[in-house]
Order: sequence, then C-alpha cells, then structure tokens
Amino acid sequence: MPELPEVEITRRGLLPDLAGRAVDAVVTRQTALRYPLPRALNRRLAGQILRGIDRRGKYLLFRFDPGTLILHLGMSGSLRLTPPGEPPGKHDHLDIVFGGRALRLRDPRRFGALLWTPDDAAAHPLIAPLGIEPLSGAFDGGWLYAATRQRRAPIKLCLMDSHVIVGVGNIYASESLFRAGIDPRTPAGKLSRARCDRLAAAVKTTLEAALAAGGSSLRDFIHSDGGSGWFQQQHAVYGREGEPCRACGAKVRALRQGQRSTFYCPRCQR
DNA sequence: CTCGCCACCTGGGGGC
DNA sequence: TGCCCCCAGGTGGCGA
Repeated sequence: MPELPEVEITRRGLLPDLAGRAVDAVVTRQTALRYPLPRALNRRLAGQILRGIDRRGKYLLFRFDPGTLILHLGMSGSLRLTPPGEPPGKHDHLDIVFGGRALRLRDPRRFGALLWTPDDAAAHPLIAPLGIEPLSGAFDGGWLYAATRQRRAPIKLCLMDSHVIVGVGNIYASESLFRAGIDPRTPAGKLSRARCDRLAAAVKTTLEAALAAGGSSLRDFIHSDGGSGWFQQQHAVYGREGEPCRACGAKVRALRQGQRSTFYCPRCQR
C-alpha cells in the first residue's frame, strides 16, 4: 500500500501527538511479520519517551533513548491512533500504548517489518544500503544520469529499486514516467541527460502532489477508524488500462515488468 | 556489480 | 454457493 508520500503523511500525523510522550506498554498479538517481532518490546520501551519519528525511504524510525524502532509498512500496513479501550481487529498485530491511546499497527498481509536496534539506525543493515531520497536537493537530473549509466534494466525497474532511489513504488513509478513522457521499457542507461532532468523533476512533482493530497486529509487519516484506507488520488495512467489517456486520448496500455503491472500511454511516452 | 526471479502472507474479485 | 485462479501499492535474498 504505502509509498513514500503515505509513509511521510503517517509520520507527520503521528509526530505532534506522540513526540515527547512516554510509552505505557507494548502489546504484541502476532509476532510473525516479515521478520519475527523483536523480543521483550514491552520491557525495552515501557517508561521510555518517544524522542522523535524520522523517515528513511519507506522506513519509519521511532527514536527512544535506548535505541530505535525501525518500521516498514510493507504492502498492506497502516498505523493509526486509537481511542482508549477500542478492541483490536483481526490484523491489528501490535499496540504501543501512550496515555491510554494505542499506536496500532495493522497489516493484513504481514509483509511489514518491525526491528529494534540499540545502535545508530542509519548503520542498520536494512537502512545503510538505501539509495537517494527523491525529495532531497541532491536528487536531480545530473544525479540520475550518473546513477543510470551502467544500467541496462528498464527505467521503471530502476526507479523502483530502493538501493538506487527510495520511496518510488509501483504507482508513482508509472505516474512519474507518464509525466516525463518516457517509455517505461527504455533501458535506464540509454536515457539522455535532458530526459534524466525531466524524469527527476517528474518524480519530485508526482510525490509532492501525492503529499499535498494526503496532507489535506491527514488528521482524518491518522485518527479514522481505519476503514477509509489511504487517500484517493487521480492517477494519470495507473490502473487505467484501456481507458483514454487524459492528455491525448489514446488507450492506456498495461504490461508486466519484474512481475509488477506497468501502465503507460503509448502515444505520450516514447 | 547488475540482473531476473522467488519468497513471504492474506483477502478480494471474476469466471465457471 | 463454492471453488479456483489471479491480482494486489514491497523488498530482501538467491543464483547466474
């Protein structure tokens, strides 16, 4: 489910409610996520103050004095704050209780991950190899051009490789390539410098538009009953196979790349 | 190093 | 109704 904008919206929504607050208890119901849940979370965190929530790629980093809780929402994970006493649902695997309210992790597919590190989270084996942040100033056409020279893989797969660029998932990869007018099958190393400029700008614009859309419904999202899911967005090509391109009217096409669906406009994207 | 493929898991929808 | 197959917004780990 979540790509970078959804993860960032979650972070921003939780931060003002939770930063500086002490954990009352941690309640674990299902320990089999992508990795087994860390042991003794309640003993480790009870009484500890949440110092801050950072994000690296799609990982959320919950900072405590003794260490950092590293959370990835996988494909179906979500976090929200529940009112006191609300009973957990079937896929609510973990609660971190702050003053009666629970920060509740729901993840039906259990592709999510929760890890604990007493050390610098940036040095953790899952965090250290991550690629560039697409919304950072360092990410631009020049960077993208240099990073793709040796790559023959299709540009769409390259965009989704978290060891190259973080946070761009299946939806926003298709959307960004549409915005840049680039065929998703183009070998990454064949992109000209000018096209890299356009693509880097398109990635930023696409993610920022999603952030803005989510930001407007942020409070509802974090405090909702969870049934409303992620904010909706008007996609240009994603999920629109056979429908007319919003720009030129040609039929949007779908194909498979790396066992994932790609959507593109055959006329606008060359 | 780069690549292509598999794995993990549950649920929903369509076709028969 | 039921069953079976396919699909789903991620990514680590494997072998080539």
